[in-house]
Amino acid sequence: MRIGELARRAGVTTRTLRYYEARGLLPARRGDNGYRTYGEDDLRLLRQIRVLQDFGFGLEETRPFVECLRAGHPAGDACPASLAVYRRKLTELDALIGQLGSVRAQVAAHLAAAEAARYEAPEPRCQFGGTTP
Amino acid sequence: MRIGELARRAGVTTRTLRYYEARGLLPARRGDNGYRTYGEDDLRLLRQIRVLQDFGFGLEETRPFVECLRAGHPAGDACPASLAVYRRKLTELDALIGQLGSVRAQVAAHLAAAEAARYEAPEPRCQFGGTTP
DNA sequence: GCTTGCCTTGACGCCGACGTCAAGCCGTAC
DNA sequence: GTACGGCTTGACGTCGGCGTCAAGGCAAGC
Repeated sequence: MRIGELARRAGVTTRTLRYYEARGLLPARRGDNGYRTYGEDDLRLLRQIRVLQDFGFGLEETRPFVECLRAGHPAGDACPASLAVYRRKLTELDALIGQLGSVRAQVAAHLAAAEAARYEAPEPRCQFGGTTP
Repeated sequence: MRIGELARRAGVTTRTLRYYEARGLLPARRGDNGYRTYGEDDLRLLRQIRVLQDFGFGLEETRPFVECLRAGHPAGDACPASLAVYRRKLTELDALIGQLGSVRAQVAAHLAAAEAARYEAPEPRCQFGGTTP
């Protein structure tokens, strides 16, 4: 399988595959003509990468999963290093969600206060930026 | 007040102030020697920008607030355009928090499944990437 | 031989909010 | 005079994950 077919089957671009190879994440064998050659297992590795990417994992964070698969394990998360990434990611997600929730609350409070101020002192009102709500 | 003093009082760098000016967000008057000159009101504008930046607002999203203050209003969110930004941001935050929560649940499920698999078939275990948990 | 399509490498572009360096001017203290 | 700190503009670097040319090689059909 050459790069174009793998890209189509995985739903990525050839540029993406070359990029992964440049990062050492998905190296390819080469045919006599210099063309990259991939196998079915490369498609599985690629799918693993894509799933994690869709979760928001950075490319480097997918590496343990890929190496785990390449080591012959049926799942990319069968290795301790992968589980460690999962756990770290959960911690990061919790922190991020907490921060965003805090920001959301503060923005909502600012909005409510600003609306209340406009209600209590309705005129003269600022006309800048659109019609009054 | 020159750029260095304003930067110190606002807790930003001079580079940041020059950047804001280049974006047309915080223009400065100039003295005879070409030095930028700022007033106390510029400090207030700058503080408004920083609060919103800390909330994760993009620079362009702070513009309505700044122009509202510059129009003479006591608060940057006294204008409809600012309130619109608040509301849009709340929507974005809700969407983002929802997505992150979904991702968090999926990662947690993957982790639990992987741990269960290791428990049910404890050997031979993959040794790659560290000690077993 | 010529087109067509797929492949190769190399290199620059993008987004945002600046950081960092370079070369040189302004003003004050010594 | 000269040393120093603060100021000026200009321009390139950062981070991630690619997109988008450009110039050219390889294989197949007509």
